[in-house]
Amino acid sequence: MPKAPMSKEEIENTRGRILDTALNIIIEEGFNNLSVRKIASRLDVTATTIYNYYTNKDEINLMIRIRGFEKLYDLLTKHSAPFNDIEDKLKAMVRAYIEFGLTNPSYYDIMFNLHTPKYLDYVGTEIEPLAHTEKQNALKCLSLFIEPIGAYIPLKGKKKDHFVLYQVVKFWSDLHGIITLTNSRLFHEVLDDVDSFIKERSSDMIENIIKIKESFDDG
Amino acid sequence: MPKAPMSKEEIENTRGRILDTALNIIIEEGFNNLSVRKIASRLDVTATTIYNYYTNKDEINLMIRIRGFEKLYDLLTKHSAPFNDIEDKLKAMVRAYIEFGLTNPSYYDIMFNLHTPKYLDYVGTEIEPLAHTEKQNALKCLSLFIEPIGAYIPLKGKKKDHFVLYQVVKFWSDLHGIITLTNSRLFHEVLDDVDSFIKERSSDMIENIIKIKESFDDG
DNA sequence: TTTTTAAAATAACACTGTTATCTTAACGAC
DNA sequence: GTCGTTAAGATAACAGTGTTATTTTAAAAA
Repeated sequence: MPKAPMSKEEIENTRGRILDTALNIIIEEGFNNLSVRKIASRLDVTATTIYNYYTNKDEINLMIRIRGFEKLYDLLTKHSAPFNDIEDKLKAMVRAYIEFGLTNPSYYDIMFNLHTPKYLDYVGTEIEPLAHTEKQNALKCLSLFIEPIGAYIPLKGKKKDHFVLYQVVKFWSDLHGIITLTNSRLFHEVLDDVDSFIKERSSDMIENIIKIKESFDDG
Repeated sequence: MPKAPMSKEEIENTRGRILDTALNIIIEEGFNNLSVRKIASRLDVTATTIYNYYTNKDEINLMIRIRGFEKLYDLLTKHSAPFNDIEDKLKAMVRAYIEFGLTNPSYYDIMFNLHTPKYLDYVGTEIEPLAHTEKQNALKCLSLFIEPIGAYIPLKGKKKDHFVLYQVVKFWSDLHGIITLTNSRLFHEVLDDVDSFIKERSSDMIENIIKIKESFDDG
């Protein structure tokens, strides 16, 4: 009789260890220095063994992105949960998003910045389902912004949907600009005090949406 | 007597042809598919020949960035020059910056988005002078925004300098967010009409600074 | 011990940037 | 025409990359 195959648990364990190792390499040496052989070497196996657990490097990248969005989701909810006031909630989420981007630059890059394939690029491939999961996780994070802003803005119907989406994407875009220019250290080539700028800019963002809400209240 | 060396003109010619080829490859196949061997192959020489004209691939990347900043500078000045009104000038520059980022995604990436080495990383190396040139070209583009905004905001002294720099970096950061999320196609995963969003967001940016100016005028 | 088979390893392919070494070719002097 | 000199380019190699076809290893039961 043949050798018994690994249990699903054991396989998941090994897959997890591969992912952890990949993440450590990315954090220690940067995304550009991640290689399949390096992962394998740290686990004391050969590179080909990795391919028994992941179909290719893209799948590893996708898994890292999925983890990243889970991490971001948790951070956003944890930071905003203690507050009831919508303005406080939004402030907390802005802080949380920036904190995530600045303290996890490797995650942020692979999630939002690197020109990795997008969901549509995986349609019809072996890892399309995984790419779908990743996109859903990303959209869950976006919906965390849509909800409070939707409750905040006193509009109704189609006009409201458009307006809320616009405000959410604006938030996202502004935060993205801040994070990527900080992480790329381009801000540091121009600003003496990057931290102060980020604080000032975040306050501005909140003030801005408060003013918009007030203008609606006034009519 | 030895063979006569190439004239400076001939060398510059070859360097130029190498750079053009590199750019064509980047535009046709993306930055990730640029390789020294590919440049050489298109020029019907071997890869080592390239190293007679550039010390390494980093130097080629730096040259591309320098060209990119020249291109951006020209575009910004050309678009804003026809206008005398500062608000019109700013509008034109915002449009020009976005146009540059969206129609030259390869340039934009290598200038602002990829984690390529920065000036400080080249200090003490063979190509430090080139890196210095690149930084100067970049700062020239920034100063194109500082000038009109400085003339626009009725403040004086240190307070003014800080305020103007803040507004300029805010403009840059906001535009950067828009461009990178468009080029990475992440906007397309969330928005039905990306173009409309960009138009709406750019108008917002201009309206915002107009309001700020008005609040200064009112006192 | 033999058979079956899952898991891992070997060897290879086609790439990458880069360097030490070698060849080619142009030139003026003899 | 041959010589040394030297610049430009080519060859071959090194260490690295993702990936795959093939082979080995090892476990488990008959």
